[in-house]
Amino acid sequence: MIKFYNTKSRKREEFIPIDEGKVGLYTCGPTVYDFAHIGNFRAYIFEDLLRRFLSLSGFEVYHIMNITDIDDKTIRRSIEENRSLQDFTDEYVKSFHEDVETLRLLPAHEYPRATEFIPQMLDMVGQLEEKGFTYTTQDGSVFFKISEFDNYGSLAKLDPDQLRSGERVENDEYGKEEGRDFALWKGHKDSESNVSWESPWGNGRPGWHLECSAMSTHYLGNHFDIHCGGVDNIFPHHENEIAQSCAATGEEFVNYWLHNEHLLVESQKMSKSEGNFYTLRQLLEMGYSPESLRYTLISTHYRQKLNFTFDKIKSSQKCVNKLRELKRRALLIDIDAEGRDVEKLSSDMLGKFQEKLGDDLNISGALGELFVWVNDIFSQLDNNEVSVSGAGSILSTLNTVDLVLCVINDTCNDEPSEEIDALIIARNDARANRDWSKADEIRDKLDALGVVLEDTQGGTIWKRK
RNA sequence: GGCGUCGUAGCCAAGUGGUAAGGCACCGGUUUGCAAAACCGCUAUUCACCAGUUCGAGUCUGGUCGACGCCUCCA
Repeated sequence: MIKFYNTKSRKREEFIPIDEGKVGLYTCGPTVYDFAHIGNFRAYIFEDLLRRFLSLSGFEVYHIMNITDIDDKTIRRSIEENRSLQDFTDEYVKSFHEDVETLRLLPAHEYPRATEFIPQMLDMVGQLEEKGFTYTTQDGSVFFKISEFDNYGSLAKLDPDQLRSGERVENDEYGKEEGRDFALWKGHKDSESNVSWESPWGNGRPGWHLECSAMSTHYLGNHFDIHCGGVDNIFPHHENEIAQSCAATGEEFVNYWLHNEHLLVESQKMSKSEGNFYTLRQLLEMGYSPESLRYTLISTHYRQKLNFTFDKIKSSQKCVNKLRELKRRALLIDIDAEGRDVEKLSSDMLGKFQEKLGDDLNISGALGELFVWVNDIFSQLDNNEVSVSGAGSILSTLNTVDLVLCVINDTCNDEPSEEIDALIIARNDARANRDWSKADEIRDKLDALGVVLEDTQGGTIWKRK
């Protein structure tokens, strides 16, 4: 049985898809006004884990991730840089896809961009207007009137009457009737340059919430299985999506809402003013490997705040190295030996591994099971108790685990380096001549480059620290 | 004011009534030219604190203290 914690009910619920064997998954993607930061990727990695686990469990997943290429920030920055909105956002869409590849996230099946869905959004505004959920203001904006929608606040567990008009409310910016109403369509403002589309309500541009309703239903139908995002999206974004979608279609919208907690950097909230704001690119430049970052982000339960520290990245690299070392050792087995039944140990472990993940993606529990097995196997390897077929079983087990973790196998391996190879050869020459001080000198040099050596029977290999 | 989350070893962390998984780090041993990696062994009488329920509580109930999030466009 697979269970997920559903924000809608605040409980773990058994997962039952609408169509047996298939899952419609919508995840809130990036707003492309800058490089994505490590906190953004926490969300995308959680979604990647979810998707990979569902696939491993035999579901056929159809995954849509939106790209917000029109909002206050994209408009403002493109104007600042004196570029067209499209030209400006294209750059960050491209970098986003590069980052997705670096972190080995499974690409979504579609990445719809808000600006490509203006007609569908306007259709939805039309439906809402027809049903009496909207009003227009003098500047040509269209608002959703939440007092017309009975269940408003059901996801965030907020009572609309209790909502405080906080400091963040720009109350009369668009002349709305009540502070809590939200914009479906925003009338054109001069400050937004030529960013504007025609509509039955005059020129303007879509409100933020509308794109996700329009694009998710376009690809997944009015009623689909899972919608994910960061906890900050629960309110107002997802609450508003529910209101719009259910009001427009008259149907149920999403069955399971899954939200990930935020990431802290060295126990502090990540912010530019604190100077602890890291993009993936910056961390790679600092010398951290993609797999260590992936492991760091994936190995803490998604509903737990993740305290992102450099110690944790180093610890993650060690864990990854250990798994890779096990694979390397298994590949070296070429003689038959009598030992305990690796096959059974492995299949038992995989069973528990999947069972833990099926419990609301309990990754810590799953990794616990994995490492109990890893230790057991290492011990058998050291005692020469693993046969050729046992080794095969170890390798296939690691491959299965890596379908989810995606940190062991090749594509994100360290790039070959002629410099490193040359130094290793020089050191081995020195060792052959029993010139230990020279050999150690070269090893120290490599250490300074973040490279650790291991002299094995099969030759010298290297890893990242 | 409203809604909600969390507090388990030096650090990370599993554990939804039965006597504390796992990872990193540390220490001792095997191994190694020395290392590294791996192995063997050691590392929480205790789960923020207090009270209660129970044969039995990290797990349930009440309270206290502490950290944090959301309450209109931030993953």
